[in-house]
Amino acid sequence: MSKRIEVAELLKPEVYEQQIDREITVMGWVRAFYNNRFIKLNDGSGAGMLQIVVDQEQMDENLLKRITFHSCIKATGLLVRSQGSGQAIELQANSIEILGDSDPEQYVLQAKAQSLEYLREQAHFRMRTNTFGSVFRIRHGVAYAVNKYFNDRGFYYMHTPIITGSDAEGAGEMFRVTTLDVHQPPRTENGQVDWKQDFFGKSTNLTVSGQLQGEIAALALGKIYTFGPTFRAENSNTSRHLAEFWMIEPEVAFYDINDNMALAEDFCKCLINHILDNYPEDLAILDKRIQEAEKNLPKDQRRSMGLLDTLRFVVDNDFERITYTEAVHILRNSNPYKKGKFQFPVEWGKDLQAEHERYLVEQKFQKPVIVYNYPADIKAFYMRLNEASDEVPGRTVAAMDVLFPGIGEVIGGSQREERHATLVQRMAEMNVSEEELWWYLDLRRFGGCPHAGFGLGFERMVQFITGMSNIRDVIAFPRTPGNAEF
RNA sequence: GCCUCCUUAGCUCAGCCGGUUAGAGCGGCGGACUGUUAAUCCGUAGGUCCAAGGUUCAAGUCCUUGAGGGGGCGCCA
Repeated sequence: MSKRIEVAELLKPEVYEQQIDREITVMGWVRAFYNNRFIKLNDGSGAGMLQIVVDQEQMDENLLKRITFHSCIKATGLLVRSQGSGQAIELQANSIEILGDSDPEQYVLQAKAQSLEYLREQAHFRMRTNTFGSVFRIRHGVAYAVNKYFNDRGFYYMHTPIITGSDAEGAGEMFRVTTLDVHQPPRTENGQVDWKQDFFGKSTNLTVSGQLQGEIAALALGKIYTFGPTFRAENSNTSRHLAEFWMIEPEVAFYDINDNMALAEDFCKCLINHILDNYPEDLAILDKRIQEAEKNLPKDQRRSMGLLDTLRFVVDNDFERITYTEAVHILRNSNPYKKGKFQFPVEWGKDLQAEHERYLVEQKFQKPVIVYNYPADIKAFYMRLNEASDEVPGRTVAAMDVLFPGIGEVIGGSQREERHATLVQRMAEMNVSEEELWWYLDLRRFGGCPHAGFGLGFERMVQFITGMSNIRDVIAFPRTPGNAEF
């Protein structure tokens, strides 16, 4: 197997120029077999295909019949310049070996466009398609860029726990982790389940956020980030939610809300730039797919820009930054508001709804928007309380949301409340247990400092970059309410 | 959790106001084809109309319930 050359490598001019007229071996999956003569081979190393030319008369007829859609083959032969116009080079096969048959009468994928919904049910095969191959190569690229971005800027990667003992994080419903017998759990005297007898001696859950532990690290190592799986047991049935997703959470000491916003914007742009620079072929495949899908849509539902233009636009323009109070003002003076087009009310103190965010991002500013300084009553206990101001009708916290076209909230973050007394008061207001978060409060008692951070939904970013409309199509094995197949 | 739409051949869908033997394209299979690029051409097979119950002389079509899926909303990332 060691003699094998990867297709992506071979398709580079500087590589194939060295290999012309030499014998090489490739392995991969057959994407097409035309005219009993031309095989299109892809081995997943990139989006590109190698054309393999077969001499019908020199090949066993039974072998040729086994060269079917997505069968896996090994081909050895001479690399030559292609006579056809669609490719620069091709392999003249001397020998072909079938590594894995694929009976077309039984195989569920076909050499034609199949719906994303159907492919989702065939998740064990869908990565072999152009679209999903590109999506998952880009997903890798984004993950790499995340680590590179932070490493290059002196951030340390922290691994925060997957199993957590606190349920005070307030980010949503949690999945319970237990080794107790669900049919016969031990009970206390008053009939409650006795969690003291559980594995950890207490009730535990899968994490909904690494932020609180991230703050511990930031108050020691200065600049840190987490990047790991996150679990939310919300019964969310949308194209933007998963029960298991990956989240990136930087946390930085000595940052205020403005530093936080600047970091968020720069980070988003760097991720997108990395993909624009390194995955042009995969982006082109996805761009083409979107354009073809949109041909079937009425004109008013089509995107105004192609995928590549959208990405470049985000990278080339500053994100709009507006306070929540300004957002409410803009919305109240907007046409849809005046015409009664909004379903939900717009008034100071109420959270912005998806329709309002969409208006700001897609109509008013037509680029990513950061909304900050939200009312304190609709945000989490750990967000830093702002000084009162005459221009603002109520208490606000230094929270921010980064809103992207098409997918809405990509980032939520805040400057954290570092003042012990204020935090204790906020926790009391919001019924958060001081006892359980004793260590979190300790951070404010001993060597505390101003700090800030945010959470970025990894799949949402991949969704934006790939242009996939359903988040289930940017994670290999999506977990959603009622579905944990594969 | 709420609203809404969908479920007919391997896939994507059509099937009118309930009426005889349920259609198409693609895919599969058989054949032709030595420069194809989602190849092309000829031929051919393929159906428990999601499930259960109901209305009716008659149900793919109407009603009820259930299952699976899509879209939207809420919750959020």
